[in-house]
Amino acid sequence: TYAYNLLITACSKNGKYDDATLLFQEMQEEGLEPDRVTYNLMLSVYGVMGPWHRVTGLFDEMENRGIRPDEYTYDTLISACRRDSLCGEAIHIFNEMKAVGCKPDRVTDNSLLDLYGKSGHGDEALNTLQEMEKNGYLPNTVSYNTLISAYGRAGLYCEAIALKDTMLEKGIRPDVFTYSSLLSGCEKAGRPGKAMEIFKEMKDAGCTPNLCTYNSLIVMYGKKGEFEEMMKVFDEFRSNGYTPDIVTWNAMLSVFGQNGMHVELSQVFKEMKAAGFVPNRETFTTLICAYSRCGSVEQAMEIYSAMLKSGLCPDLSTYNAVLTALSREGLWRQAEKVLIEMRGGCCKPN
RNA sequence: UUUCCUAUCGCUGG
Repeated sequence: TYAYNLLITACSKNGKYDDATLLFQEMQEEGLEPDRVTYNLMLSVYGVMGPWHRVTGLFDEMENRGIRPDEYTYDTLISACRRDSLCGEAIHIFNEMKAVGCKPDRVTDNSLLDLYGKSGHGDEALNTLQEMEKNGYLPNTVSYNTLISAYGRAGLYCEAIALKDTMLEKGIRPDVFTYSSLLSGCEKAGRPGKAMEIFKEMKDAGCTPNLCTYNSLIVMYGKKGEFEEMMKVFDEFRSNGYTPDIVTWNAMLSVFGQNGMHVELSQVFKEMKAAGFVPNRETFTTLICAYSRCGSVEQAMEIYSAMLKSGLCPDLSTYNAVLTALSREGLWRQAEKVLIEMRGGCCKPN
């Protein structure tokens, strides 16, 4: 069991969730009993894979086997609520946690903080922060970064920067998460100049940029239409020993789509595949939208077919991208068919 | 420290 737990941990850390699930089955076929750690691991895996009922199903199974949940279990469950913004569920779990004698700690609070931030409940997030201070759990780097991310998402980049300054005042060192989050926040708010200031501050503070940081910069330059600068970033991080990841590729596809650069778009997609990357759901959605913006519904729909053939399930964004692509060309009848398809699937049109 | 929390990519208007 210990060995399997190690293997499942490795798969989970590398995003190989299907492999983790297979290992979980395999160990039981071999007659090994999953323990609390195994269940905690798998709850986390199901949490990112969804759907939610799979998570609760596993939790029930765990209790039926007489394995008592611990703090890790509850923290994992609360964290899993983020996927579908299940704030009510999270509160419920939080209460159960206390009722069975597990003590919520700073990780629990940070998980709640993130859930509220990501689901647009800024007021609740601030309440949680105050609760933390009242309960003697001082906010740490993760707490601040979580809030900075929430502000950035809400377009409140000034507040985000102010919070970073608060960190400095309190002697909490901003890290690469802090700066990357701020970069993206400024970019989303349409303040690339501010973003560059942050990037400079980051380097002056001796904080080393990583792939996430570079990906943010690529998006920023791409949206500004500064492709030479964008490619410079691309080359720079490669020479620093980083390899583009799927986010980098998706970002470049998105940028060329937004600028209607059909040739470059196809070229980058080719390079991405040549580099051995398998398109994920976001890649497909990006491509559908990108080809449509380049004026090629045909290619957009080919991509959609390829996605279905690959076994990936379209989500709301995918369907909306397809609907947009068809509508741009006035293909109403096809669009209506997709809308029906959507209702038949797991997606409610918004 | 075999398990929990934070950053980077996708859909809509003009």
